[in-house]
Amino acid sequence: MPPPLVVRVLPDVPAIDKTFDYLVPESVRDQVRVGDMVRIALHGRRVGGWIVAVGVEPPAGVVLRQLVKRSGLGPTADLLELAEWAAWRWAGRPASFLKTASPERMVAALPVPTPSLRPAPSHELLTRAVQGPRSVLRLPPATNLLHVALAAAGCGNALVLCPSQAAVRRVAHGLTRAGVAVAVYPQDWAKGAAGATVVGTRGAAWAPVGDLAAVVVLDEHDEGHQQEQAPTWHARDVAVERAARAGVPCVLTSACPSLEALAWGTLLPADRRRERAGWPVVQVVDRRQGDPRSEGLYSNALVSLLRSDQRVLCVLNRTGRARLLACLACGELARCDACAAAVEQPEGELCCRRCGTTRPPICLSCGAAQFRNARVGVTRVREELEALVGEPVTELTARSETGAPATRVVVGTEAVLQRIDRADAVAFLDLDQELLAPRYRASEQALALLARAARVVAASAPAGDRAAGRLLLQTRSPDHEVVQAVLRADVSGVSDAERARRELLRFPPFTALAELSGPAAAAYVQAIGAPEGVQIVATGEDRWLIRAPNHAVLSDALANARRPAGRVRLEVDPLRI
DNA sequence: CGGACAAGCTGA
DNA sequence: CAGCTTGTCCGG
Repeated sequence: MPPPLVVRVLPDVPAIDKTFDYLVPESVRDQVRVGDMVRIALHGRRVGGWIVAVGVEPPAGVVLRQLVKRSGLGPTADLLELAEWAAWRWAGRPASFLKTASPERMVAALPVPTPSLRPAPSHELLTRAVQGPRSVLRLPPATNLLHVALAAAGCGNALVLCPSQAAVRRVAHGLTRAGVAVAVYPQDWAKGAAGATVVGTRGAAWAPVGDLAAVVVLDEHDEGHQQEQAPTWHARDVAVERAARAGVPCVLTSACPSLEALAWGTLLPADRRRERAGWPVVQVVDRRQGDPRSEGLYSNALVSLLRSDQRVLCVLNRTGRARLLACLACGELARCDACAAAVEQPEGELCCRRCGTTRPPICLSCGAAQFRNARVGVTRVREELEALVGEPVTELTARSETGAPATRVVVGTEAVLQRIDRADAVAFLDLDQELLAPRYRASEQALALLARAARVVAASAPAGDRAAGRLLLQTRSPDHEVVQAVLRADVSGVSDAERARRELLRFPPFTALAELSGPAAAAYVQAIGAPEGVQIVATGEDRWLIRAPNHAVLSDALANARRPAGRVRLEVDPLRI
């Protein structure tokens, strides 16, 4: 009789970051593999888990229990190792990544792989890109990214990461039509694991792919690739690491590559003519000019655009009616009497967004009861636009319910650009708010927003006729490098200026950052101490910024500190600093 | 996470 | 000192 087989299991319980050993029942002795999903009895309850090692020597003195059962297939061994790495890199738990790498419903066995065509790259630039090993394809917004996915599928089974579900559908559909065997993640987990080109949003970075041949990240700069909740992992960084470990080429595409991408790979720009043609016509309205109409939100240029028959999206990144009120009599800004923050006026009462206190609309300094809108939000703008164009205007923000708006003119926060995928023109009512936002990535984020708008207007333009769509930018900074970049259809100036700034101010990619917040953050800061090269600065109440020369130093510092009891939010690579 | 168990508080 | 809450530890 053979000696009993022992497996090491990582439980699928978020708070348990520890493995446990179990005896394998004789009936499944020949079936257990690393990565398999199992059920275990742990401390009086039954939980799921992943086999992380088979045939281990259990520590002396512990009485082993048997596995309750082998549930099905799970992540492959290489993904287990990748999860280990990601847990270090973003200070998370391997289990959270393994969950993303696991099927939604149990898979007993892999299907037979579907035969797939291998399309030839449609363009010489794409041929070079997929030869890799590390390519950053700079393609203007109007580019159909399906061609990149097709070129990757030409290498064999590819992994294609998209920034949105809409892009996943488009790419999967296009690949299927070209005869490529496609698995959409996570629904087609088993098909991809057996061998197919896998397409999905960021979670697909964790998809098992049989015979992986290439990795592609579309719109690498898009913030949709980063997980919002901790661990705040980035699909681009996971994809890059995965491709390197697998020894396959990795291609990142973007109309406005991030400095992270440029620091990682070889830039392959589209040729000048294509780049020029792939950005729309841009009209810059200088709001510093003498014309009083230019000083407000509604310049003459905007009004004539709105009064044309074109479908226009107006973007203003401020929700609500009035975000800043000033007393009509004395000019004093309306503040909260409890916490002194600026108050808003959603309906009648003045309301503080910070502490929630409400009070009647009376000026605290002179007692007058009338206020002027010093900074209007989209709700108010919608009313004003309706008056201006004499027809209904829809307001669209991240909070509004879905459904295509029926009106020709739509106003909203940047959510309009996510929700509506085509328009004749996009007008940025106050671009300065994006350009000058107090965040270290403001320039890149503003450029990304303009690139998204450019794609929206390109979608409605007939092929090759970019003059059909346009962007209107109202700004007091017409010489800003971001404005100049879209005007000239050349974003390299933004990268250069931004690289110099970031290096000077010690921001990523020249350093690595993490933000620590929450009641127990101070205790965590204590635990981290002061490792070589690591600098910790308080940035607010229970808020700290950790800066290290690189990610290795940062992640080691976080890994070596014992996590205190209590609530801590740890955001590695924060975007909104 | 959630059960076990120990230490601390309350009231007769 | 029973009966309860609160905290800390640990799971194979």
